[in-house]
Amino acid sequence: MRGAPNTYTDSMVQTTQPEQLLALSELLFFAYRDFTGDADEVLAEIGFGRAHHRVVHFVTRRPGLRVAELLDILKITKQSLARVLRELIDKDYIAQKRGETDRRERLLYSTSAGEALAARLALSQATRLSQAMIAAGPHGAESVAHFLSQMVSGDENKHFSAFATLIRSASGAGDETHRT
Amino acid sequence: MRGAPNTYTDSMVQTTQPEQLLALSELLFFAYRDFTGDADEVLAEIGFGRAHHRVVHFVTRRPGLRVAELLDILKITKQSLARVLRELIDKDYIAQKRGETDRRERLLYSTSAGEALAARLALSQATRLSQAMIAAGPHGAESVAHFLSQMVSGDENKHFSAFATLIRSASGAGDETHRT
DNA sequence: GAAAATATGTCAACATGACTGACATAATAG
DNA sequence: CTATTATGTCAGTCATGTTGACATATTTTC
Repeated sequence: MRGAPNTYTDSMVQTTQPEQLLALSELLFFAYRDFTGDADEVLAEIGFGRAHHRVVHFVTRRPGLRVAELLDILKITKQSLARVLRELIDKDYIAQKRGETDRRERLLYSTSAGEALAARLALSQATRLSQAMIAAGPHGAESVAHFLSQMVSGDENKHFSAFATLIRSASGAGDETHRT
Repeated sequence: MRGAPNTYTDSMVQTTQPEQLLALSELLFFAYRDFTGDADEVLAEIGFGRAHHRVVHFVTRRPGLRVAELLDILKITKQSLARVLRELIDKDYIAQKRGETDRRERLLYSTSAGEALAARLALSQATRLSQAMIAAGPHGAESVAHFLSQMVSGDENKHFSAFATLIRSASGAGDETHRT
């Protein structure tokens, strides 16, 4: 990696200097702290926590999600999820439907209340996020997407390689709004 | 903002589309989940938690930190910090010195064990972080730093405007390694 | 068709890291 | 001298994570 040929490697090695990595670690901590803080304010009003947010978010975004898949996304145990999921079902934010092909599965769907909550939580974070993307600069959106994708372990980031391209097509050249 | 002049605004507005913001939120979640996961493995070996990591990190990075400042960085309460800090002091990872001008203050310093632990934890995350910065591309490092800085609330991000410039000078043009 | 594997749910017990509110001590500031 | 500040500590609580065991329904496999 040190004696690599004359690509753009030279300049990049310097971004990995210890001092800069430490500063980046802190930035990531602060960014995440404040990002989640936006939603925490809303959650506090209705007596929910971050765990509820995550579940409502992912179920709303992936209707019909299986419990096992949700566990894998959140990387928590069944029991941890159970309490939160039960509460969300009891309070009618999330509904379960038996799988049609495999009736053991309980597919998860957001109710309209769940969707409304997810939207409200997303909105609380939208300003910060979109303003930060603007600050990243014109090509920055793509870089940020790539950076974050690469921070994700293993195969999961494959879900996002497409996304980075999406960001590129949207922010890349001018005006083609209809590319989603 | 919509009718803004012919700067780079047009392309950027599109990066703030709802679908993309939601995808970015998820990326941030996954990225942070896996980033902290690297350190969690090390912490588990020695029976510490994330709270210990944060304290050791910030004290090592800011020697002589006051307790009040640490509380403000972590955005937790005195009592939450107390347990973790006490354990770190008892186990000799962190030492306290009375302030010289104001003897009420207990300034925090890492011992050599604390510095070693901080370094080991940082190392566990370094590969992921530096590899992701490389993936961000040559100009990407700067964009990522700007993005993260802007994600931070209020005045705290001012500490990092200088950092973004640092990143730029390191990754910007070619070979000047000695710029730290 | 019986047995094994799978998807889910649930119980008990526990750890970590956050919270509030109250109070104590020492030192500085007015 | 009094008020304020910086810190520490006590008691109690809550949210969210853990492990391990076990139950139920269903699908898959032999």
